[in-house]
Amino acid sequence: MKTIVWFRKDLRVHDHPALAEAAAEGEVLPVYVLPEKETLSACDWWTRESLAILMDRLEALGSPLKLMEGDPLDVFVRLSAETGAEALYFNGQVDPVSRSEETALLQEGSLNHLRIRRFVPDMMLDPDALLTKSGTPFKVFGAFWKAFQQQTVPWPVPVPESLSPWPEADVESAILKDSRLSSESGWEEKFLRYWSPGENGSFVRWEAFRDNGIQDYKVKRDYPGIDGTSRLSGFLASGNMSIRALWHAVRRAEEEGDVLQPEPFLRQLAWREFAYYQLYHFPSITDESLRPEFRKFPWRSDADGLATWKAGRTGYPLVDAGMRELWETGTMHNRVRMVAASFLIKHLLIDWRTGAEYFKETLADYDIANNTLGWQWVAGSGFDAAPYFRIFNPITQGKKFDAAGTYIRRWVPELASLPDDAIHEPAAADPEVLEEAGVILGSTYPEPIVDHTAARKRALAAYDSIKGQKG
DNA sequence: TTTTGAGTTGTTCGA
DNA sequence: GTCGAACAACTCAAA
Repeated sequence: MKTIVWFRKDLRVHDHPALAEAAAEGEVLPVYVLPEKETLSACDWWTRESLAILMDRLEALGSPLKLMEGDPLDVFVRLSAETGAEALYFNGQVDPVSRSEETALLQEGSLNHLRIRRFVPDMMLDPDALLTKSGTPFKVFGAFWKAFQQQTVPWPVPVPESLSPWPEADVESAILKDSRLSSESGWEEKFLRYWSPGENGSFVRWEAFRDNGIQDYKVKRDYPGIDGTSRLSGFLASGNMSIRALWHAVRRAEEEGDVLQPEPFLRQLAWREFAYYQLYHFPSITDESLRPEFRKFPWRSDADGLATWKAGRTGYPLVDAGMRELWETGTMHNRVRMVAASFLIKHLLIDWRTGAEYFKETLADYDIANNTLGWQWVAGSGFDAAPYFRIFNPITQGKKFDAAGTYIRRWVPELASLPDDAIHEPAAADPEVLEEAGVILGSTYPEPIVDHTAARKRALAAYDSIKGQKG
């Protein structure tokens, strides 16, 4: 069998069901289809770095990756005719756009000569097999997690020992130059300092976390000034690492006695699974609030407020630190993501979709399922959401989770000289303290763009206004 | 059908 | 400074 293997958000060779099956059956032509777009988002940078590495890996295994550009359907119609391919294999994706691409491929008449197979997506369990006793999808995490734990996560499939191409597959006209990858997106200069994308980089990062971090994960993950998270999100989002492989790696480390407390981390992996599961069963969640009453929510339009939030100049140090970390590194610590998102939604009353859209462009670890669930959770518009009256106080959150101001000093250097007890609320600091630290409010660092207490009251009133409504 | 228990990550206020 | 209650009901899922 001569099989085209279509790579998407599964940029690896380990635990790649489509690749493993194609390799077992015969010759393989690995293909990646770049979309035609002018502006590259932060996660496009990660994708392109990963592709360069995947190319080397596939070449070493025997069949180099072909880079194509355009609409996948057109590409495969042309490519299969030129190369005489007999099959097209790929791992399924759960996001709605990718699923409609898959459906179009499966239905396209001119591809009828191809044997097209969709393999399992990057999930731990089959979302159709994990349902309530009445056969409906779980809507809340607690029940989902309970049912999840009764199941067994499948073992990863092995890396093919070698791949063989077929001669006609080497169609020069269909191949873009490798140089197409050397992106000048503007992101690389910053991001290369923080990340080593690619399959191998994911293993290196996992081992570091396993040996130093996962043990204290439960507590340390909440403190943005500490390196206490896995920092695996980008690798999982791009598919550099398989979620099933990671799950079993944690289990193996546990069995070998290297990890005594794996549950808190495994539970977070289950949250990722739950986000994919919800997106699979409720594809409209990327665009619509799940709770109908939110369609009447009195969102404000506030271009200045939005721009200030994006720029990290809200006058709330923890929020500003988070937004600047995002711009600089393409990620944001989870706790700070919640506070920054909450600030946009509740303090500024800006629609959660506006925030989600900005994260889509700027997150190197952008994952549509996780991002959607996170924003809906903070907004309170999801099935399993934060109560409306839970409005983060960015000052209190700073004092609680960044007491020594480590994180704020790193990302908001103009406040670095302030003492710990002033750094979370410069606007309330003694003028002498400010002067000594070289801080001039409204000049070197902004005054708060909204008053917390007033904004809190306004948010509670807005939420009160949709209570009990049906949408 | 009805009942029951539970629900990722908080804040504020008053004793 | 510490601690418990109030904040609000509603939905989900299983018994």
